[in-house]
Amino acid sequence: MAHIFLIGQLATQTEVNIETIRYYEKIGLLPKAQRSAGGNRQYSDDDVKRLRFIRRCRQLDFNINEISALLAMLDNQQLTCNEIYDFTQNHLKSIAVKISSLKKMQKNLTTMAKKCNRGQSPDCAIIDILFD
Amino acid sequence: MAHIFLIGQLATQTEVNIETIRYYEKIGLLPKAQRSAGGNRQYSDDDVKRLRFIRRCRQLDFNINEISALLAMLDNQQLTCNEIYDFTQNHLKSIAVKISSLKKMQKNLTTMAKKCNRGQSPDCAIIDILFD
DNA sequence: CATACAATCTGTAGTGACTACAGATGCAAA
DNA sequence: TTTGCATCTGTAGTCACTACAGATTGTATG
Repeated sequence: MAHIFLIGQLATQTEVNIETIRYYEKIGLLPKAQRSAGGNRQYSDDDVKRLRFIRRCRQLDFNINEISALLAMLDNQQLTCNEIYDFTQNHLKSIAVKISSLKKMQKNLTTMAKKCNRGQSPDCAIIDILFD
Repeated sequence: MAHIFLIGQLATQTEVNIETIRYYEKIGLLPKAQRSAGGNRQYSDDDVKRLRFIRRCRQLDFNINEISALLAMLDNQQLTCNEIYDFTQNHLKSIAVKISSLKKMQKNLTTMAKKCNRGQSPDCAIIDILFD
């Protein structure tokens, strides 16, 4: 009793939009879909699972290459729990780097804004700092 | 005694690379440069200041449109300290949004990684969570 | 003055991860 | 049958650059 979904239904089920699904197929992240007699793409429950996996990885900021590598390892069953752990630890490091970079900006901007007197004049401490 | 710089010197002075300088000119963020008889771009101290301003804004994660707007206001002297303050406050909000989104990812990933037993088996709690 | 070599020039294409069309079909209900 | 939504392909646009290729300019040395 395998369900067959059209692309729109897959999009709804996974919350990935249609253009993105076709894009993923194009770049090889998703396998080429089965087609109806008329040429419409047809998807199975497995496709739903795979695409959900992809979407969750994207939400965790894994890039397409990383997800691609993960899926390949999964498909070949060439992966151990240990490797996945390292994978996520590395990713956590890169997230930490991004956060600290944004925090630095936040700190700098906040410091600058504190020097601003919020007046009606065109003289502004913020601009002065940016111009040096 | 105005100095005249070639693009390579401007690049060195501002730590913005040559291709980027030409790109900024192309999109109108920098005005069209003066040219030597042979066609090489020539820059002044003012250009150095302006480009440094741009670079600092980029480092603070302002996008090109925002910087463009800032520079236009500056050029027309149509800005008040108050407006600049609002500008930076808005920007601070968007940085805060990015940080909180990354922190959410960090939290989720960390929670997932804690469930991982780091074994040699292909069963992995992280993968299970991602697949649901 | 010739030549070698670095610096610069223009223009185009590639990056990542999509998004947004246009114009042509597919398919299902009234 | 016709209406009309869903889907199709293919291309171009987004953002902020980066990376060439192939031509020209400018400068230091013999």
